[in-house]
Amino acid sequence: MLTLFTKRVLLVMANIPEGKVLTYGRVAALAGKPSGARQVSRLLHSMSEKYHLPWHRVVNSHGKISLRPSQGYELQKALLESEGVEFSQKDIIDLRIYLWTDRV
DNA sequence: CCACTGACTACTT
DNA sequence: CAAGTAGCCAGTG
Repeated sequence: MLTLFTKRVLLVMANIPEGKVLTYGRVAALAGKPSGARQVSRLLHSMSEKYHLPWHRVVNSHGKISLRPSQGYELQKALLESEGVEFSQKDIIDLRIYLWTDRV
């Protein structure tokens, strides 16, 4: 039984354009729950595989990948770089450039 | 229904 | 800037 919030998260996820990223909090906000960041991460865990979502386009509020090395970190970074997202020396994404603002 | 987990975030030390 | 803490709430058993 999925909640409306969950369904909206799936919608938002599916609409992130290539080369752009969203923070967990931003996804949650767009889905209707500004404080639902943790739920987004929880959802990605259980839904990303079953709904083949572009989970790699979601990073934390600091513009960094939240996964730990050998837990998907390298994979996510590789996927983002292949879409044109650049990482700083400290593996930080410049959200001023790559954060998706939902505006076209 | 209760307890626990979690890829978060903002705030405080 | 790093580490700790409280609030957050859906999914799972």
